[in-house]
Amino acid sequence: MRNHVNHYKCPLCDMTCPLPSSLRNHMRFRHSEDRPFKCDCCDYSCKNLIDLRKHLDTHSKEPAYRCDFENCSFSARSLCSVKSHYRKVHEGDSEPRYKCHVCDKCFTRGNNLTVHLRKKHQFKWPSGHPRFRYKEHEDGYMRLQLVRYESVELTQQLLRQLQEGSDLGASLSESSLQGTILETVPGEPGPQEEAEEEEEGRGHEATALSASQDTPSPVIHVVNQTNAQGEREIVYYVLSEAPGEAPQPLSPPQGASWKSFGE
DNA sequence: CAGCAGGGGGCGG
DNA sequence: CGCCCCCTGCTGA
Repeated sequence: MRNHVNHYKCPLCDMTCPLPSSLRNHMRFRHSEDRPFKCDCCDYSCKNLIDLRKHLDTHSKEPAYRCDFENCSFSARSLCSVKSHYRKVHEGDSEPRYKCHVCDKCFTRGNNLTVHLRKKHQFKWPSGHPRFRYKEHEDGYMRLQLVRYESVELTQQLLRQLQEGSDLGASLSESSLQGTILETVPGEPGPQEEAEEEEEGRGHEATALSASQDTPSPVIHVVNQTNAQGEREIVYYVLSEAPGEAPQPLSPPQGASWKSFGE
């Protein structure tokens, strides 16, 4: 289990990725409105051929995918329906595996856990990341992947370059794009425990979780705060070490190099 | 209302 | 391709 280091950062959002090609992909999908692939049967359009094919399947009367388990006649119009059928019916895989890391409640599907995290625990998406990611832990449960992100200086530098160049490609030189993305927090809680009851009205409380063993480790702060409406709100802050700069222990200059999850 | 699941779309890897 | 999003309908408390 080691940290990923994503060297390429999108100048328009907080996304980072390991390869220039993935960055190009990201730019096309996330920051372009072009939808060159159009459906003949309806006004659907999308950004790549795979998605168009997937969509076309939904127009077909006959289910295009069938379960290949012996004597099983299940079929569906989408591959993922068949796969989930297979897992559930033929592999007896129906125990809820998505576990809330805050209250230990379990869910059968990631998106239902997502709803839970947002409604019950006021989680928010980080900018540039349209969804939560879940990561399988050693106990077999999927939990929210706690991550992220870049230093603010880096983002500002990139935006400057963008203004000057206005040529995206040119500003994406490797040396100018250095970011770190964290993987999950170590010292992961065991199966039970860690549900440490937090009280209402606790103002600010920061729990520092250092990140990894063998790499210079950024620090994640989990802040449980109360917002303007008096609701509790959980925000993750990450201090990432800028290249060449010694990783700092817990005290950000003045919040300058901190990035938050909210929007 | 909460929880769950089917279906279909978005997009990172 | 696989994971996760949203929308939606069903079910049971």
